[in-house]
Amino acid sequence: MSPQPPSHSGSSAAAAPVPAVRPRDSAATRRALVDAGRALFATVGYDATTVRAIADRAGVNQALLFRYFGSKEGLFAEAVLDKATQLLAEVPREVLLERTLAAVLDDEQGRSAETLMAVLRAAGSSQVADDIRIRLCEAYSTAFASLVDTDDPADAQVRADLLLAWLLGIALNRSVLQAGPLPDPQVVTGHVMRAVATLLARRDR
Amino acid sequence: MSPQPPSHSGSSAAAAPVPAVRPRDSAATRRALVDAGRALFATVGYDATTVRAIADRAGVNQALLFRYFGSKEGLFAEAVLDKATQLLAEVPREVLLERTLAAVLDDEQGRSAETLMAVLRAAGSSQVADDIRIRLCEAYSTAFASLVDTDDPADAQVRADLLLAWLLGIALNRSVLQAGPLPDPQVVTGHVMRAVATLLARRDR
DNA sequence: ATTATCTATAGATCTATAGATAATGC
DNA sequence: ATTATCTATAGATCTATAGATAATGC
Repeated sequence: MSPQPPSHSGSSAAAAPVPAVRPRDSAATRRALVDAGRALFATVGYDATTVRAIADRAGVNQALLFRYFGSKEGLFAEAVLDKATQLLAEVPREVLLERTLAAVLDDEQGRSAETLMAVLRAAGSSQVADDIRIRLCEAYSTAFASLVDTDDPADAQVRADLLLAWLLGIALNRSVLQAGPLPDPQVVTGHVMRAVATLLARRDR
Repeated sequence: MSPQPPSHSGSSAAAAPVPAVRPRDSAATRRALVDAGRALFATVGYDATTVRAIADRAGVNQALLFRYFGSKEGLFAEAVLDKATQLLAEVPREVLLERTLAAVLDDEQGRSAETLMAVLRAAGSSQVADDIRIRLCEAYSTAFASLVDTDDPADAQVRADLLLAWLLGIALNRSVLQAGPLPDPQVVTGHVMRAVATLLARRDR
């Protein structure tokens, strides 16, 4: 929560409510950088996120980012690579839509969909991010395609892409626009699920 | 590119194939900068678009951008301000959805939805862009809200925002992702219109 | 002795400006 | 004389690196 700027370090037994001296811990430093990076990439975008801002937010020296991740792109990849496909891997297809929607809507300050936003907002700014985004979208799209009630695989893909586009649009609208009070997630979910049922349903000919 | 009137200067035209002695024309220069800027803002985003890239694409000197628009933000505003609300002002509400969707889908290389993309992709990078985006989204959302069949204005707003989010998601998916062959616009339009009918329809209770 | 962390800075941008140059209008 | 255009560069970034410093483990 509150990183400690290493000011005057006197004797070891300083009576501070929070640890005054951060112990040397490369694993914790890596985690702090990854978490700070993901949050910033999601909220302000890849380009606008500076390595110095990431380090400041993580409460560590800026040079450590390069020591542990080699580059800004390297940190980005580590920050999103596993998390991005996590929901997809954990959740059965039947509930993937609800769960993804919940992640997008229910977040406190967008924490749940942070990784998704980070990936989306880095589009075109980083080759690594583009690769990740393409793979992620394809995986989601394929999963959604299996939910479409049609005999035409190409048509299933088109509709699945439209569903994915909707989720992305909702996520972007929430995290970037953020105008006015947020509507009730249950109401939103109800509307989306109802319309999506139509989108995925078998077409009468 | 603009056609070249043979202005035929008396300078020693030894062997240059296309010296292209552009006549002095501040209006044309402004237009070229605005068009080049809009295209780049839309395709690579606000941050990644450098003023030098804009000037190069416009075929003019980089200093002229600042002479005519004061700053990168100034050029951005001029490039999108009028165009952004154009469709909204010209088209009656009943066909706004179809027309916007057509603009997003039918574009050759995304020309029609270029302004929209430029505005969206500058989110968070420029205060001017943020203001424009918020106003534009509100205007669209209000227009769509009038299409919702409900007695609850708040509910109409929620559904209209969802519709707008969908359009934004589709536009982003097309312009940024651009993976694989593009599906038939008519098929896409059919699916979207069908699902949107459900989204906007009166709910049975 | 190892290695996590910090200092200082190189090198490459990018936006913006000042002032020179040259083509137009009068 | 006016002004469109160009040259050159200031000033402020930003990513990344080299090497110093200091806390750990043996």
